[in-house]
Amino acid sequence: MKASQLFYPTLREVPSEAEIVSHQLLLRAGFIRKTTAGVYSYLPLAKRVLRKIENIVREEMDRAGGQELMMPIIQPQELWEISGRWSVYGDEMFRLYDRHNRGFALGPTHEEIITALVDADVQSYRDLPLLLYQIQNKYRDEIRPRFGLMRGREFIMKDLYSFDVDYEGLDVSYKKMHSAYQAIYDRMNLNYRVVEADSGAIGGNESHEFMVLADSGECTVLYCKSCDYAANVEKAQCKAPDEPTSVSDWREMEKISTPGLRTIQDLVTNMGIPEQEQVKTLMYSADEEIIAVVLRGDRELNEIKLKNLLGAEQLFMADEASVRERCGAGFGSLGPVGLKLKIYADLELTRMQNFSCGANEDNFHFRNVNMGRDFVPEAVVDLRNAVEGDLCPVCSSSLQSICGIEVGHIFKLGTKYSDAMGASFINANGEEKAMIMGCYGIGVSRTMAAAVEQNNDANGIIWPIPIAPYHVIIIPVNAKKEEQMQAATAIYEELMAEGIEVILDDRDERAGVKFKDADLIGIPIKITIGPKSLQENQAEVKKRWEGDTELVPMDQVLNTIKAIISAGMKK
RNA sequence: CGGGGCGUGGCGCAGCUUGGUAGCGCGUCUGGUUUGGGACCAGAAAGUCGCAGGUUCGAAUCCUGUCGCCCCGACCA
Repeated sequence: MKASQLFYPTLREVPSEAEIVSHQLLLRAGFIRKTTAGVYSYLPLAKRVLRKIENIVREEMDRAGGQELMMPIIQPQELWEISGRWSVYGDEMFRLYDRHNRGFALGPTHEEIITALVDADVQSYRDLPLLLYQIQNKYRDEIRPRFGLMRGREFIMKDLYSFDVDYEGLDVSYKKMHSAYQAIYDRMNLNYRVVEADSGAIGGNESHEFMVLADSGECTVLYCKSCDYAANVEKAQCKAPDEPTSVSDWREMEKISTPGLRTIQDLVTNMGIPEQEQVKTLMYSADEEIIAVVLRGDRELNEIKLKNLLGAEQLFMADEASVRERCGAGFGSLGPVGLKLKIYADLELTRMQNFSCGANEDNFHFRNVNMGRDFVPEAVVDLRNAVEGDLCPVCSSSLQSICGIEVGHIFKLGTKYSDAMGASFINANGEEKAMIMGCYGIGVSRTMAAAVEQNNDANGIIWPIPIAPYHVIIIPVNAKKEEQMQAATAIYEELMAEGIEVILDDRDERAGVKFKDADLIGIPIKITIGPKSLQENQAEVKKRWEGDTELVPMDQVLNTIKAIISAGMKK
């Protein structure tokens, strides 16, 4: 491709709408342009990167036994009513109506379609397992689209669905996908981690996320340096303390006057009670029932853990009026002592003694409270968010925390959709059984952004070779000098003949402009043809990710480039 | 949806407080001189000041409404 003909409008200045580096660089380097919030056009360079990512994904899906198909983006309301999600999915689903006023969704995901499809045409265990996937645009009317490609309302996703005869089969499919995903991110040379995740409302008991590590990541990952435990915050377990308190140290509970003091911080400042010696009490409404949760003053409640524990459909913080009605005090003076509600205590309370908490009477607190004596919880379980420094639940060494971008997520669905849509088969014994499903997603467009987020410097993008839009850019220092253009064109043609993807920057620009653009768009290998080296019949070869320039005799350029590319493909 | 900010040539911004006929840098086009890390000179094109009302002799500027965009919170690939 000749740069003079390539559509890549680069920007010298950072568009004001872009906050994070991948968004800024993709915009500046002429990869993407915004159409409306969360909706982007992919320009030619981006399209090439996407195609490379897609092809890697496709190859690994096929290798794992997947079969590619393509399902509709427009999905009829009736299908979503069968699964119950037409009413449940909420505002995140784009809905539209045809001329007969029939409802449709722009597909946010494809469980309904694929399950109906498989239901209609698969009847026998002989046809299973089945792994079907597609790579296609997805539509989700996100509350807040953000960070360019990171969280779009229209985005490209690979989604694969597995159908098995039993849970052992699902385990096999799941493992295949797990290792296929590792192969995919390995091949793209991305620095990532596989992390245990919560499978959430979807059900199923196992779920993993694939996180590309980057500071701008929205998800916090806790991982262990000593073993391979890694989990996202929602999922990360907190280890039970091994030294419970001893009853002999318990002091007598006393009520103290704390006028106007409502927050944990108030008690720290005014009463000198450290956060770690306080217990906070949160009131939740779980499917209409008000319950209390107690945890150490400086900890965050993990609502997902609570929700999973209670098996509640709906969980939200209780409003102050109904709390006052039940407890006789407002927020800020709540405590577990004497409370006539179910109390769920965080595990950590087992090693807290003589702590302080609200007295369920405005302007009063208790001190020297002890669990077991002064109140008895319904259950003592892990309910808080894990933090850096917590003990690894597997090997007990200290956990580290890091930010990651979720680029892949796999989970076991079980029979949620096959039950709802009636997707069953006849097994070898002639019995009708529900198919056991799994689903496996990769955010293709998000992966492109994540790759930039992880591979850039002050001058621009540094594409990993396996997903670079072009491998090589050739820059004749002065396009008007015929001998330079001739030498550059000769190499250009030689490389192209070998299937190497190359840009010839034939523009009549000053060298500096061409160098800047080449760096900005992140082409991994740059070949400069200038008067100095040309005299010696040499070309200058520079890797985007290294500082040094290598002088290579003209007849060795092809081999040198081939060697760099093949090394870069495996790194 | 709650909170904060912003809409002025393609991009980045100034002008708004104190109404008076729209300006700067970059980019673009033409000509010339240049040519190893975003050149220089000369000339040119390009703006319904987001939109709709209102106040006023007069509105980018003041008022009201509305739309859009960005950032912070609960979701997710």
